[in-house]
Amino acid sequence: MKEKIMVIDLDRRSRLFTEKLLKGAGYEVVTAKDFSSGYSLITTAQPQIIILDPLFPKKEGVNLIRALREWSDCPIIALSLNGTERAAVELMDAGADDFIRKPFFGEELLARVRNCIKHITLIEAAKGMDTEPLYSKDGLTVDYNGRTVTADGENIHLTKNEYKILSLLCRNSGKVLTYDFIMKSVWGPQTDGNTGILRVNIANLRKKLEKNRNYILTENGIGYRIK
Amino acid sequence: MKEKIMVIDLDRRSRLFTEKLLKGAGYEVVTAKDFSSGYSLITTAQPQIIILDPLFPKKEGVNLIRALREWSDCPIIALSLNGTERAAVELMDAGADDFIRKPFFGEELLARVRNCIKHITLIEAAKGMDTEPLYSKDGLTVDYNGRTVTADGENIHLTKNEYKILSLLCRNSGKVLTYDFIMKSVWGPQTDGNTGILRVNIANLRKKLEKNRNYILTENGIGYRIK
DNA sequence: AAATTTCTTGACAGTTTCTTAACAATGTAG
DNA sequence: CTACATTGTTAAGAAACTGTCAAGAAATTT
Repeated sequence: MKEKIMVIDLDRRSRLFTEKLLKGAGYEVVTAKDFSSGYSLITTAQPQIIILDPLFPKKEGVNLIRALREWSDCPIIALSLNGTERAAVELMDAGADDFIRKPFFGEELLARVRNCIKHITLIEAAKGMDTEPLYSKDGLTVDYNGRTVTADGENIHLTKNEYKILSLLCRNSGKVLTYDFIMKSVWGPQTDGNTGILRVNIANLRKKLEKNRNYILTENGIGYRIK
Repeated sequence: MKEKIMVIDLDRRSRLFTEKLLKGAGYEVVTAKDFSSGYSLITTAQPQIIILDPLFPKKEGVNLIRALREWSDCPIIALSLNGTERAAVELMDAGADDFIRKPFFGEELLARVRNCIKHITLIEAAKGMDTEPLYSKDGLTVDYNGRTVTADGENIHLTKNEYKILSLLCRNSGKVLTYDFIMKSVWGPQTDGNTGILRVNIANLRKKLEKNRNYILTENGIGYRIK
């Protein structure tokens, strides 16, 4: 029930402190020791909030934020030992949602995390998203909570990636999702333009769920969408 | 066009500094010298953002935030000279969206204001998501979000370029778009003056959507427009 | 460690879309 | 009305894209 928070911090002591603090407050915590592993972990772990020490003066942290913002709105709280004004401005303009100077007090970080969650909740409420943990139409059912899929009553077993793709399509039912968007959501942002693997996954999905109907439609040159 | 920001600060020098800073950045600023006048001014001035120095250790500022939160989600940025951890936590839990310690640097405040605006915009966008991006007239419907087109209820399949042209026309409904403009928008800026391909695409579009009506009109010698 | 499942890649065939060109139809000016 | 320019239509080859299969790599389970 509690939110999942990802902590990316190269300094071991600081990372452990943050992790312990958050866990103490009941959050689920995922940690990463460096930017590249953290970046790819975002896709698989799907955290609700990211806490990041961008480690100035190197620009890696800022670049990470910029890259992430290309495809995700996940809130980012930036920490920084080197708490200059420039750092704060640069990070927030890159897309960070908040900025805290190290050394910080635990309670303040927690308060800012609560703040973030409040914002997320507001946005979700505005979207009207919080009502439906289920997609169901034309005999195809996707239960996002149970992670189960049925077609015409039959239970269908899907692999991790197949399920990610299908649930993504169903959550945006009717909309066309571009190849690029799907690729970045499923395989992470550092994918090249090669859609081969996506094509294979779509083929497998169709083989598994389409006995007679066509659930997944192709928009040539653009992407896929669900009917 | 620029946002209206309300500054509530009992210290004259600090208030003037903040006001000047915000005005310099192009915002409209309303100021208040005390809490009660500030509170009542919120209703009349209707600012998009409130910047507040709650003046610890008195609780008036916290009370103001709590009272405001009963009926408004207007973002509040709290400043504080007395920047203890407790103060920050108390203010944010009362409903403040951000907290900055005095003395602060101007640029950081501005960055945080920009952040606030980004959040507001996100929420507004989420609210108006399902209704907004749609062209619909005389039986022709273009859903820019879902990238779908219907004519007289029927779903119409369009190719990439056909869709680009149609949505371009619909987004500029009524206006005449010149051949040159359409060509450059769809095929990029370095196109020669050969409109052959555009003519073919328009013909295909008409074949697909015009059973009886004429949606796409030709302005001889100029370009096309949608009725 | 072996077996099973899942992921990834590359090749290739089939399909869709793009582009060109020729010609027909329409509009315009003298 | 004729001649010319502009626009619409059609068809066919070229190019790009998508679906499918199979084989090996990687991950997971037994």
